[in-house]
Amino acid sequence: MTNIHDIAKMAGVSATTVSRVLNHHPHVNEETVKAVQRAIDETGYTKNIHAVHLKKGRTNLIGIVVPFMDQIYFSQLVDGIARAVSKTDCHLLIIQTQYIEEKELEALELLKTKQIDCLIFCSRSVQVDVIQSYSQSGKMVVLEDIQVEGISCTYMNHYDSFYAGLAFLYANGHKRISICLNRENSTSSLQRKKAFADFLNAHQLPFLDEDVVTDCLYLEDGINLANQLIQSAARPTAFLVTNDQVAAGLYTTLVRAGWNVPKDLAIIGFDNQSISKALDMTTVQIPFNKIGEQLIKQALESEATRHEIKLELIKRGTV
Amino acid sequence: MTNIHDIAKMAGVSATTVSRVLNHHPHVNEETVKAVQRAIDETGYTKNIHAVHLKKGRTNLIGIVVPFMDQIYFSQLVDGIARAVSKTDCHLLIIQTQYIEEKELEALELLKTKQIDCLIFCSRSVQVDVIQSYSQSGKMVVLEDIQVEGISCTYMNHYDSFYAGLAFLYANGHKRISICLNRENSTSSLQRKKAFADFLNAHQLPFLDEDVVTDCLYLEDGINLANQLIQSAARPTAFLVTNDQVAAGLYTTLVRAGWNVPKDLAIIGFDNQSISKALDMTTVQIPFNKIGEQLIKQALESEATRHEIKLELIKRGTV
DNA sequence: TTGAAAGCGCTACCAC
DNA sequence: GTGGTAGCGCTTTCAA
Repeated sequence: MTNIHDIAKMAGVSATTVSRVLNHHPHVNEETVKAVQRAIDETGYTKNIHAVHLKKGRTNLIGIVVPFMDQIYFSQLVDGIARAVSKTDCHLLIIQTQYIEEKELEALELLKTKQIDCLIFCSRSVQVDVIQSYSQSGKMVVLEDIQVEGISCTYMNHYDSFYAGLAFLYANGHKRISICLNRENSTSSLQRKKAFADFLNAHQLPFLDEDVVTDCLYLEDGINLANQLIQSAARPTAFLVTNDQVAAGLYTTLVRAGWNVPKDLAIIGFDNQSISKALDMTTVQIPFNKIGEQLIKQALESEATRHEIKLELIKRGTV
Repeated sequence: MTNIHDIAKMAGVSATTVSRVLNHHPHVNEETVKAVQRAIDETGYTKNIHAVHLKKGRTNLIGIVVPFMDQIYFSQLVDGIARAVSKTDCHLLIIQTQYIEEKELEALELLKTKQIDCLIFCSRSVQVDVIQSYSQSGKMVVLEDIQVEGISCTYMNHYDSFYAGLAFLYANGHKRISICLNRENSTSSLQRKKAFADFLNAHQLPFLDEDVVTDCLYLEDGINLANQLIQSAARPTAFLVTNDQVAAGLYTTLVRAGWNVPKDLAIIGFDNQSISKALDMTTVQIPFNKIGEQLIKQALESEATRHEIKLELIKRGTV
């Protein structure tokens, strides 16, 4: 491989001057620039980025931690982030964890070893204090409402949006509403459960254990849910569902079994994925591009900040 | 920042020895290891990866080029690749291009500057010869059937799977079949069009321009297609569709308009996404995990190889 | 406007 | 089992 010294020799100048040309410094003689350029063209030289990184201590790489990408929620999120990144001079490193803690630690080590300039957590398995223990290792941004010194966060207001969904169902006459969640104790599930409890309280409705279904993530979970529902005697009149995938599984299965939605069961999904549009399903919209922009903005800022993202109920035909 | 020399000094050994401990070399005295370890623990030292990269000339980074990730096809693909990568000691750099050529060139430059050890093209806008001109810059793998010296490829047999879909429709009595594609001249569309032409020829069926619909990618495109279909007089009895998203848009819109699928129109989708399962839709399965494994295997091999992926027709209720 | 030289922090070779 | 030393290729400071 040719290096900067080879170019310097060919152009009859010093490596310093070559470096100046490479980095478009002013005050270099035009003729000199041309000579260097000629040598570069001739050899097809490109500078060794590792040497630059070593010298400067940065990589312009932003790491993002996601559990999977075969789920629309995360892929749309990553897409939004990638769009935002492509407007900067940084690149995106993906650490897909399947929620394995070891993988998340690996990501944190990437930050610590400066292999990435910043790490964005889209979702996590490790405890907050583990993340906190790395807060001095580099810039971190988290997509949830944690209040840790030195760590930026952008978060969706799941409490408000869930409450709004419940209130909308109540306004449409529903007195027994069920909800389903994915990971029972994730930050967003905790918010959603609190919204549910507060809602029931406010309307003096009873809390029934069976009205909170957990581990619903995939479309298949919605199918299972529908089959259970079909066989149960006492059942809710409305369902507020984890996401549109689960809602679609629920909806299509019920309809195929002859149910009428929303008459027999009202459904609200989450994410406003295209499937919800196709099924004319009421859902909650998540502004992924805005979230991506926000996360990248925070990734590049020097101080830590907090930012709330509002979600919007999209009213369609399943309520 | 503490560096290897600081640790060496603290432990009373040389930097070489510290390096040996760091890299788990054998033949280091146990006491020495302990002393070094103590110094490392005390300072919280981690090695500067840039120096390692500079020294070794590698980054263990694999770049992948995708146009978007808000589409299930690509997100499942990236997910499959990410799963495969996570079994290696490499990491994944995503270059999301929106099919902008400039972005693809940026990715190629990343390879040339050794910022990544290998580049995987999942889909491209630039011409093959542009890619070819970078074939000496580093390892490249492409997800399509190109035959370029020094570039590995894994490709799906779109011709065979499309032909099989058409044959299946024909066997079910359909004589006028339409197809829809996305980008008219993409490698896969060209294969699919050829399969269509060959199929028509083999069965002495006429080729009608209006039976090839292009630019169908999103669910919304399927909705539009359905609306056109509803208003047209002479129409096909079966549709072989770009992907399950478009097929879902088509299906749900027709059903809502009172059509019976497959009686009024048979539909075959593509990708076997969960939505096709929910709608009980006949489709073609793409083995994303296998593709991911294969691409990463080729990324890490030294020679260039070719590999074909077979696709499988999943028979359900829309034919 | 240009150049010499000193690192950035690590690994690998060779010597002991 | 251990250490000295010579780079990897670049940028930056200082001096000319």
